[in-house]
Amino acid sequence: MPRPRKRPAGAAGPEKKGQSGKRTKSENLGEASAKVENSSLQKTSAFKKCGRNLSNYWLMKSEPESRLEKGVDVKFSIEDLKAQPKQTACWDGVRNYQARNFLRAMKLEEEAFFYHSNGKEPGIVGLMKIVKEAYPDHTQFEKNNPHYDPSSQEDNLKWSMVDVQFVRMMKRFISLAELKTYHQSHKATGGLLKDMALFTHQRLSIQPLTQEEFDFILSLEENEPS
DNA sequence: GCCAACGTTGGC
DNA sequence: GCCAACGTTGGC
Repeated sequence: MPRPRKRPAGAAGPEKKGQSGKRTKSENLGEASAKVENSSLQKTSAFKKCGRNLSNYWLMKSEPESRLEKGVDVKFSIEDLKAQPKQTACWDGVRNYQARNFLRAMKLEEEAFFYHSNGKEPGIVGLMKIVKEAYPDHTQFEKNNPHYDPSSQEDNLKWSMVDVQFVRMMKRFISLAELKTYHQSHKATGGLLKDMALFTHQRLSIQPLTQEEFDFILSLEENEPS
């Protein structure tokens, strides 16, 4: 699998082909196991507050630098999103069950941080919002796509994607290093980022944030870079 | 169902 | 490019 990040970190793009990513491949497990994973996830403290009736916030990873996966470039940066028609793209290529389940939980107008991963400067670069809820990821059927999944059947689709629209750039880049500093001190003090999924579920390309985590990160925009 | 081998993610 | 972390695969 690839990794997409819009891939999951990676991503692909929207109408085009490529993109995305997000990781991929996986599949293997069936839905049953996906459900198990999901439920165990929700029991962890990091995900506790993401109850279904609350408004949720998200962090979605994508790779801003070119990288070939099966000969296809999986790069998808926030600049690439801005360049799309209506600044909207489909987030295809996610091939990890936990990440997929979060995609399926996304609701219209919910906001997500756009995170640049696997590059020189990992961190949060902007904000986007969900403009189309989960629907089948077409790349699972495309034989030449790096995220092609021959085990997905038309009558029982494995992979989903959502459409996202650019909202704005962060007022300043919020680096992974800075977030990590807060995460570590908050673990000791019981601060707001102590359970942030970026650190507690490090490889998850689509992750939920609590309102408190989201607001705290937004408040960092007003500070001097640390 | 266990678990070793293997593959991927993604920071550094 | 290295490699730690962790998810997946597949034999048994």
